[in-house]
Amino acid sequence: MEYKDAKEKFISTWGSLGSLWGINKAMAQIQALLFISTKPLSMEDIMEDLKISRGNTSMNLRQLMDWGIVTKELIPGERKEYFTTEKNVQELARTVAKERSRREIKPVIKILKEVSSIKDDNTKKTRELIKQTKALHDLAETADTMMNKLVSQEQTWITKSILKFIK
Amino acid sequence: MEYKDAKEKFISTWGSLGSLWGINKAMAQIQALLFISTKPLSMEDIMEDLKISRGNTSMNLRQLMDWGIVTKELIPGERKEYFTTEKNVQELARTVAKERSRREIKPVIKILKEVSSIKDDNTKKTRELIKQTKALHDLAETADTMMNKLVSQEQTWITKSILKFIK
DNA sequence: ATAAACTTTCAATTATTTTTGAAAGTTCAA
DNA sequence: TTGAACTTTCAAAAATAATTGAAAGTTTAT
Repeated sequence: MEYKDAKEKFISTWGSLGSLWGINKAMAQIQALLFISTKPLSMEDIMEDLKISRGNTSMNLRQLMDWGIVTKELIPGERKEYFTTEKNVQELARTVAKERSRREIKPVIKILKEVSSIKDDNTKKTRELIKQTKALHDLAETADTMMNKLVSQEQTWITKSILKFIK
Repeated sequence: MEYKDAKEKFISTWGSLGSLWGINKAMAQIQALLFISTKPLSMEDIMEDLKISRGNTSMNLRQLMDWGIVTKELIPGERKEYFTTEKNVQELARTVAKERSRREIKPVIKILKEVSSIKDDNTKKTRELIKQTKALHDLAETADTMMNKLVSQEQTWITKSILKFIK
């Protein structure tokens, strides 16, 4: 496999993976492209490489910046804006995990809390609803806490050694 | 909040969450409905409760069975088929984690492996592609292994105590 | 073998999401 | 200021995904 094929394969795989965890194809592809680029890219560069429109590029770049995984790079003397993504995978994982937690997991936990806190009227179905949503709530909370601890920078020696051990 | 509202809130939240992690709304809602039901439900029951068509119900039930989180329950003397979902959240999490690993994560890991294994022609861009996809590969593998270990039934005393400690 | 009871399939429709492209907006050098 | 260089916005179009419903398929009791 040559560079060009490998690059295309990586970008398209990353793209379809993206749609699977909540961001759209173009957004994931832009990130992928930046991730393997040796230098910052302009909107023009990105549009051309991925063959997507200017509007699409602009909107998705903004979203990537909202996620905090792409930043503007101002090149002295250049009018155009250039973009780069976080190159360190650990840091990338950290950011993505935090954002997903904030955007998706935490709100769900909140709703599970609400639902599982309704007044128990002692009917069988209310009991079941409370019991099951409470169980989901606890699971979601544990998973969320764990993910954040494992990925966070302020790891204690304990989580660090766990990480080493477990893999 | 009364039972009816709580139930609706739970089902619709679970539904929209579903589309976010790769299964469609109806599928997630059916699972949610079964999850809080006190007894097995027939296709008729589900269609009526969620106001979805027979075809839709049938197809999504089959998918849930493919995932291994819903099973047919044959009630003696009854012609109709009845359905239940796994009620234990731990077991549910285990199944979902295994399926996601198999369907999504493993294939991506394989492609990352391929891409990161292209011949190094000593150009800067090939070097970067290899370096970055290799880093992603390692991260994905660690995450996959870890998830499966944490969730698996055959936990060693180590992962068990880690779990206790970390939450 | 038949027919009632039930489930599955799938082409067509409907709903949702993504993408485009051109107009409007911004910034900056002269 | 003006206008060239660039970015953003957003209504419309295109692409994709989900849903319907009725016909075809299956199972079972008689």
